Amino acid sequence: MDASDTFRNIPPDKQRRVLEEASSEFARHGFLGASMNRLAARLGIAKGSIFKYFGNKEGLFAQVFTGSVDLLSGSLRQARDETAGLPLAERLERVLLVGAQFARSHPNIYRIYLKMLFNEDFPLRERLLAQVRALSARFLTPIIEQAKASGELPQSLDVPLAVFMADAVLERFVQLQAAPAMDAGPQIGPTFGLDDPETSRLTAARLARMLAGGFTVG
Amino acid sequence: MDASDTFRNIPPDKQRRVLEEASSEFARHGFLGASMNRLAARLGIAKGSIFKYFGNKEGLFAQVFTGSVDLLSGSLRQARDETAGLPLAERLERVLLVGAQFARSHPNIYRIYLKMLFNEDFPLRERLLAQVRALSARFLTPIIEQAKASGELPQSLDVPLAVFMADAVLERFVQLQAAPAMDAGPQIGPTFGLDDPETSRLTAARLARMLAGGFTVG
DNA sequence: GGTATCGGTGACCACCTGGTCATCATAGAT
DNA sequence: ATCTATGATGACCAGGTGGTCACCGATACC
Repeated sequence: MDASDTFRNIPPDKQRRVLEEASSEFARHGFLGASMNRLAARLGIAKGSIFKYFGNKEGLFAQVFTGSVDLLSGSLRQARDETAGLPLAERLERVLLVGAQFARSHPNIYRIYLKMLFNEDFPLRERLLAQVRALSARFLTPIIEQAKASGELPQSLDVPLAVFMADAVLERFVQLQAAPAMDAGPQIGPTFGLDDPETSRLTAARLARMLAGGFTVG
Repeated sequence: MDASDTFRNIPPDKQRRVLEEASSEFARHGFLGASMNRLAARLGIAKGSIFKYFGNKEGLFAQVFTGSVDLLSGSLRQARDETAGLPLAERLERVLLVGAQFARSHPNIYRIYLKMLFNEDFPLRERLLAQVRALSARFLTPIIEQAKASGELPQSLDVPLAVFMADAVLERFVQLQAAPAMDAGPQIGPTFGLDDPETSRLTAARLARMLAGGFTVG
């Protein structure tokens, strides 16, 4: 019998609990620092069971991360499609909020993503990061290009450079929103609406406007 | 006799070699993953010697990182003071280039910084990150404020928000420049002048202009 | 020559790691 | 009642970890 079959056969409740606790362990300690012994102890099951389910540590990690990218992708697609035709600033604002929302509702996955970003010893790192990076490009590019086509942005605009800049601000904004939950350390400047959805919306709106129009429209 | 005295007494060449190899070890594997055994082997000295010098792993790490922040601080201060009075875009460009330059000439320190960013198990993490974050705020804020005072930027500009945005783009730009050396994985969009100083300058200039004027001046 | 002081050494320690596997408990089929 | 299949277990393994310390060789002082 296949190892993964065993995991699929156990009660769904237990499946969820295992994956949840595992993602928490990886989020807290990274791949290297995560301990299978500690995880088994916290779950109250034998270590051998976990290895029966996933083969090895890497298999468990893959299982934890799989599917999460699709989830984010769905939210972004929805934001892009629902705002088609709206002004650039409003569309960017939506993307900012979707990103922040994802980080807040999947804090463990987001923390793992952040750790993976600059830590080479995660398995599947290149493939997973490529997927996420592709998301940014795939959803920001059409938004910028539509604004260019509609005349809202000049024809001379360098689209890849603009996408790069928007992506930089997006990632940083999301980090900031998720900061308290993930203990990301001290951040620059004042707190731009942490935990407060209303202030978060306002900050996103102002950032989006500033992105579209530059500092001159601050 | 104090442990650190022992280190100060050995030949300077050896001191430098030890610190250099240690920073490489931390850069490659992070704090947790760095191995004192491996380091001793690569240096060709006994493990006991390293512990005599620095007490423990944490002491070694502190010694490696100390002083590097001052170095970056000096370069930034120079950039800020030398460009006083110049247009905003030119000043931002200089800051971008200084950051990229630092990451390129101190790749190990920069890699350690990146790993520390989202990895909670680094010693002294909060203090060190706070120092770096303070640098951004300390040098970007006066630049923006001067542009506001000189009328180049409107009085309505939200300075902290503008600093936040500039910092986001700055950090991302530096990451991109240092990417190949540090194996940061796939990046968004095309390569904006990696390794090529001339293209790097050009990208910095365009990014700075785009920051100051927004997408409309692409 | 004797001795104290220094840097340098590596065997050794307790502890933890990911991973294995013989063994057990149980439930369903015959 | 017996056999089989499946999930669960935890003692056990080899190997690596950060850290220690009794000892060594050399140099300098008396």
